[in-house]
Amino acid sequence: MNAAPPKRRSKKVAPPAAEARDANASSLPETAARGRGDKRERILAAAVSTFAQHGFFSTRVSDVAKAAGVADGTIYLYFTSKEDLLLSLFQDRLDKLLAYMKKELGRLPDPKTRLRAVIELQLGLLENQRELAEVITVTLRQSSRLVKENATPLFAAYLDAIATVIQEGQRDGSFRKDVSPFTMARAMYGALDGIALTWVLGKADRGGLKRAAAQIAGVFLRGLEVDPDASEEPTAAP
Amino acid sequence: MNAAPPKRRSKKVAPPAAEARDANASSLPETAARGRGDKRERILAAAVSTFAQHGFFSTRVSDVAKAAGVADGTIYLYFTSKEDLLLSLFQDRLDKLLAYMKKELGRLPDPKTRLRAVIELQLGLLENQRELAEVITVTLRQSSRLVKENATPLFAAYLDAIATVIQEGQRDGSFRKDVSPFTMARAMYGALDGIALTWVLGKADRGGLKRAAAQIAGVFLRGLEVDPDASEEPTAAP
DNA sequence: CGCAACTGAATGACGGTTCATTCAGCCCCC
DNA sequence: GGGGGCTGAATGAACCGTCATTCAGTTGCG
Repeated sequence: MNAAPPKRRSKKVAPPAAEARDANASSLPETAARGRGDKRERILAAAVSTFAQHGFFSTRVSDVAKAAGVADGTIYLYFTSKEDLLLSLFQDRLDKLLAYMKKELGRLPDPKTRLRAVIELQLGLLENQRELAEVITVTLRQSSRLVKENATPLFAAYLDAIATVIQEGQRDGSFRKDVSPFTMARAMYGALDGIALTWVLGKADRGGLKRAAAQIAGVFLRGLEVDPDASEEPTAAP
Repeated sequence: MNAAPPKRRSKKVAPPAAEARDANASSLPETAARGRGDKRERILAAAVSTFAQHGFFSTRVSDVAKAAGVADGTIYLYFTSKEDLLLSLFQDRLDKLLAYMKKELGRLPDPKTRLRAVIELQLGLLENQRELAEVITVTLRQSSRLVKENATPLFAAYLDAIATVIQEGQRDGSFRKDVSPFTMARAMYGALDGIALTWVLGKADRGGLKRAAAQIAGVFLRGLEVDPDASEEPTAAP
């Protein structure tokens, strides 16, 4: 056990105040205060990139510091530990992603269109924020129990957003009703993630990724269609 | 460069001779050599379990040693390093899995049946050898470049086996031809893996997993059906 | 000045790897 | 057949490099 006294997880964009009592929760300075305040953000940005490149464990705190252009110690002014850095990264980015996603989906009234949008969004995530995507999936799988526990709900929220799209499609008759929206959401995420994994591992150019996503969307959408004539799903009946 | 230092070269049956794992990936030593020779296997077994439970980095070599019931140093008689242990694990298990899979699939002449079998096999892998499955995906995502490079081909072989099933289905007209077998193979793997991820992360009982897999099989199989009326390539038209 | 932000060398723990030592089995000569 | 000597697998405590984290100091703004 590495004696890691469960301190409070730092939050906010609070100015250097180590512990980060998330006391004054009044406003979100956002990207404001460039002059000084962008230090936290710089560190986070450096962290996504470095973690994605080398993995959490192989990344030295000093690597992140260097990439962010700050001193090692500075990181500890904003985050209580390396683990906290990862967790904060997670929280920060997923919050933003989710907000964006919900806003975007709100504009599309048709479930099928939305599902395609989800796939494209996910594709965009993989392409443009591949680093974040990598950190997310990797982290969820192998980091400490603490991280896993804190990160899971955030990730789940993302999946739920996808599930909601499917659920609505089922309600209005766009999609077959004999599958669980949550299951399908996870499967879709996994499928796209699987493609990305191969992409990350080796060859596969961007074009390939895009084409792959289109094919997957095609298969999923057809697979989800309501089948008017077919009897019922052979959903395995033990 | 921590290339395996050319240690001694004792041939023997399989007695300790550190030696980096090398290619003799043909014969299946089986569970033979019981008396003494099961030490390597004991270590490997302990490693899967321990790595899966704590992840590669958080696992101490001494943990594996303890789980295997051997001394720390003994591990270095069979493997050149912790990393080599992981790699050997990979090779050993994937070889066996692949062999088994090919044999099983050979018995089923119908592509659709085979595809279902693949899903079930994968499901079985996740259920009964979840530890192995966890190690595989986690490893592929975050370990060192060295491991990644060596492990990737093995994993690719597994995916290719799946792809072959789809490909054959396309040839004999069971599946639509406008999707890449490889892409679909990866997507299928990913989908099932995504389900497993959720399962690992939290709730979801076994029954749930089985049901989920059945639903996914249903959606994929329908999604892959040849669409008699549909034109040809709805696969995104640039 | 005085305080806050920041720095980066020093610290200490942790854990992979090594290697001197043990000892069970085997060989061979008497 | 027996025991002295040899072999090498197995052991596990110690070694040593590698970081995460700390903190005494520096900087610079008010």
